[in-house]
Amino acid sequence: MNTILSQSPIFKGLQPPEIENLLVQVPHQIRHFHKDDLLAVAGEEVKTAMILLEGKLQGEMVDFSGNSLKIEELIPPQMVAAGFLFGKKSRFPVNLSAMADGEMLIILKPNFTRLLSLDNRVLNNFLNIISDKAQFLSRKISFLNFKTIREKIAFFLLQHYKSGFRNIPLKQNQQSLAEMFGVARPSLARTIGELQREGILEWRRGEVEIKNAEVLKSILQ
Amino acid sequence: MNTILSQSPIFKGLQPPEIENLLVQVPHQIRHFHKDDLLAVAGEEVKTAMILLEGKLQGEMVDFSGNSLKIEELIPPQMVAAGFLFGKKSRFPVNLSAMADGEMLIILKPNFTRLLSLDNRVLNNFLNIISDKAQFLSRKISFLNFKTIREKIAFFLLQHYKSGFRNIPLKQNQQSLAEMFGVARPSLARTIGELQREGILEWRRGEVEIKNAEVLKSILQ
DNA sequence: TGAAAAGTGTAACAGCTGTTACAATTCGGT
DNA sequence: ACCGAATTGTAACAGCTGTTACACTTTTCA
Repeated sequence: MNTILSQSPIFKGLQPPEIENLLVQVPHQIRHFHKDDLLAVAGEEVKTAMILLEGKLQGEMVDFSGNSLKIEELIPPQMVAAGFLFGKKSRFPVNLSAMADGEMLIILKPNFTRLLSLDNRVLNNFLNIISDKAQFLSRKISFLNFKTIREKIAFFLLQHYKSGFRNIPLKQNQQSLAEMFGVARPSLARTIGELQREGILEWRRGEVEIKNAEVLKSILQ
Repeated sequence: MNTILSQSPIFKGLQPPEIENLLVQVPHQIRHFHKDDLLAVAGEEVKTAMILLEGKLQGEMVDFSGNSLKIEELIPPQMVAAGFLFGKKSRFPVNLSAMADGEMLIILKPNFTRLLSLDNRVLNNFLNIISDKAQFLSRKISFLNFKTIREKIAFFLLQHYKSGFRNIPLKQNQQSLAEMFGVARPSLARTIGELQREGILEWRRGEVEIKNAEVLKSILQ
């Protein structure tokens, strides 16, 4: 476990023995979960720090009408709900569910606070993590603010295109992407179809080939 | 100044003499600004912690097409861009501009880090501030995810209605509200007109009277 | 007080998206 | 290799929003 944890952002810069030494001083436990388990409901109080050790989680916002917007997918060894452990109302902003079997390390809030005070590097890491979180949410807002589906697709693809590869691997299916974009699945498929007919890209299962990056860029103006 | 600062979230729980004592140990300075000054551009690096002492700021996201989305308005003695001081890419997520003359206390990042280590209460306050920030952004996402303008208006008004007052004071004009909602001004006005004709509310300059809260609530289902 | 600026109400139209439904294709497990 | 499930493609239609333009009202400030 400590080898996983040493790669975790919260323990960045610490050697496994150092991590072990810290964890001895801080009560903690392991929580196992299974695929499709609902680990937390939006609005529920966040009482523990959680570090994902194995498996895959997703956070999803569901509004009153039942529309769901997938905010993020979490993979080990990320912290879960890091930005929501402190603050006036420390409540889950999303429904947290498991996409695969796994386990996580959980530390009660007061114990976690103690952990932060035990090692300055951990504290600094935590500051960085919640800041990254805020930045992530902020980028999310700016992304969701794109008016059209064309713009969202263009932005999404160009983000991954920078590296110069014409082919962009897709880790998610259209349904999942549509949820991340906050749009309906058939609407996404329609726009993809249009972009293909215009010769801008070719969307296959599992990957997209950018055939005309210039036109794609021009969508974002 | 220290009396203002003692009401600031970052110095919560500290007496003015204690604050003074801390500030003596931490280099800082005052930055004055005028109405409509552009204090920071989105993408610019955040190099200092900023505490607003006087005046009013706004943070606005502007996308490639020039659409702007007002994220928040800041009043003293709040911290500015608190969630963006640390993290991998500490960059402004918004254009920061002054809505009124004012001044702020600025502390260079390394000095601010030192301040955090000097007093545990300040550190704890800061953790709470960025967590609140993350929660704010998260609520913003969930708000922007409402599909229709009707829903946004309903949610916005019901937030302020809880206290039982039928009349809700409006601190912003329609243009400003439309920017917060991420919609066009005439579209907002149109929907307001519809809601009025349906007898649900009466929208006057500076205030809204809720005439039928039940129907308003039913919009959010 | 009067003129300019800011704010608000309204309309018509085009464009985009959600919804629903179904067909076609591909995938996964046996 | 087969079958059921999951994924993707497509269509028609209704509904909502953005755009643009202009009239009207209120506020601001000289």
